[in-house]
Amino acid sequence: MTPARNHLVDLLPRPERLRLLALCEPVELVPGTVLCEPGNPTHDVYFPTEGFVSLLGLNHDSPDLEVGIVGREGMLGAAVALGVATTRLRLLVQGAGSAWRIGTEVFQRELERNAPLRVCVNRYLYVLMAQMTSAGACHRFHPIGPRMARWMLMIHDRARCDSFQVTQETLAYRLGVRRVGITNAACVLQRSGLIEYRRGKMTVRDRGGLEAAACGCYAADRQAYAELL
Amino acid sequence: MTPARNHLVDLLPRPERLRLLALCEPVELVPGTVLCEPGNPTHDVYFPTEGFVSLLGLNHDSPDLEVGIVGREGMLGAAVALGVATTRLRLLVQGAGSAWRIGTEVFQRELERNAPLRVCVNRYLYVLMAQMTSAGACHRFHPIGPRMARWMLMIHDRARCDSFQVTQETLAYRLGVRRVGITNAACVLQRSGLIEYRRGKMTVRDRGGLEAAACGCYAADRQAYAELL
DNA sequence: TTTTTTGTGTACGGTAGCGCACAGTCAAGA
DNA sequence: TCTTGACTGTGCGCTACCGTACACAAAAAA
Repeated sequence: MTPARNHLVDLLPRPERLRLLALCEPVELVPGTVLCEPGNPTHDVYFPTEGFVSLLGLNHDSPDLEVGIVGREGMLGAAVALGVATTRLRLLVQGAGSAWRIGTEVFQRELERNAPLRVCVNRYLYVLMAQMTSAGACHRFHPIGPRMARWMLMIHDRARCDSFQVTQETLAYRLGVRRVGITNAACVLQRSGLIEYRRGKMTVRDRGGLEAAACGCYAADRQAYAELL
Repeated sequence: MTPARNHLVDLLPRPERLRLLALCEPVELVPGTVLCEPGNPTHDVYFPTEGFVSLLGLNHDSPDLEVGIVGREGMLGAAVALGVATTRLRLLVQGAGSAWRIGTEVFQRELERNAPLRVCVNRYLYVLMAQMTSAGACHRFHPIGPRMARWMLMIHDRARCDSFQVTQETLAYRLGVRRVGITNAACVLQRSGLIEYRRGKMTVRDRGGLEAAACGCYAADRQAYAELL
């Protein structure tokens, strides 16, 4: 297995990369851990190297909704680069893994000195914004099936194998639908041989088929990322 | 009538404000004009002083959806501050008015020298992100009535009087619903005495009542803005 | 004035997803 | 081994919204 790395960090030229990593410490990402609660100050910035974290938009008069997923292709706490040290999202570790952690103030100071890092973080912020807008329309208009396919693909990209732990219940929460809606969609996907699942473990069987089943938002997100990073 | 001004620009200290405005030229915002098409390079950045502009997220497999509204409280082309000179949104002038315009490259150079401007733009970017996430959940979960009330309030904030031109048809487009859905919601709001409308002209009659009828997203957006700017 | 265009009100069947309730099934721990 | 808890499948009535179609009224144009 190749060593765990973060794509954003890898984009930096070697000296800047080493400087940044010297300021970081490795941490474990344990599923179920909340890295940050909405309204609280952001203490740390994370560059995941493995596993993935859900960005949950909380709302008093509607169910919580997943507005983004971050894995080794991105970072947590990008808003710090905008000079805002609080967040409106709950950061919930969803898939086990590891990350580089760096304190907010240290990161901000480094950001001032490290121009390539600035470019990188800014572009990632832009990609994140693009993802959020497309997710908005996606949740509004697309049926559960394609949205579930999209979600599976996003996790598959970030996980390092074809299987991952997730129950229909939690998936329903993320997509803002009933568990029953997921059960139905999952049945269809399984019968078509695209996925397989069994008591909390889902496996991607036919990635190409899943891509065809997913709504266009998946491809759009990939493209936005590819164009900029 | 007080002279038309832009709130972001007003936040700058006097010398920086004057420096920025010296680089800008005043332009008219004519309803129906498209300031930018998705995918195209951003030629100019705008600071509206009057009127308002819709940010439309286009999507090949779903109707277009309004993901934000910008008036004199904000700016168009904030992504330029992230070093990205293209946009994924259509910018459509919706309410007549005026704006300060500045070329993208000039703006970028000024941004490097003008620290208060940088702070301002970054914070606005953050507010915009917060708005987009809340809009996502809003479109997904909230019924048409409260969403329409929210929309009316957002326009009311940005317009300088209680009336504005908008047909049920275009409003339906913005909210991503049928025109009939708007007709029904509008009937209810009118019967309750909150608004009045007649062939393309809508008037806010009871702002407090509208605020009560709107979903929580409106208050949340206001709060995010107030906290940061 | 008459005609045309534009905006609004109403009706009707169709459907995706909702809330709720309950049954079946696998897995882990006692 | 048996029990318990977690996970998945199914059924049923309900509601909000959809697509479509058409009638009517006000404003604008002829």
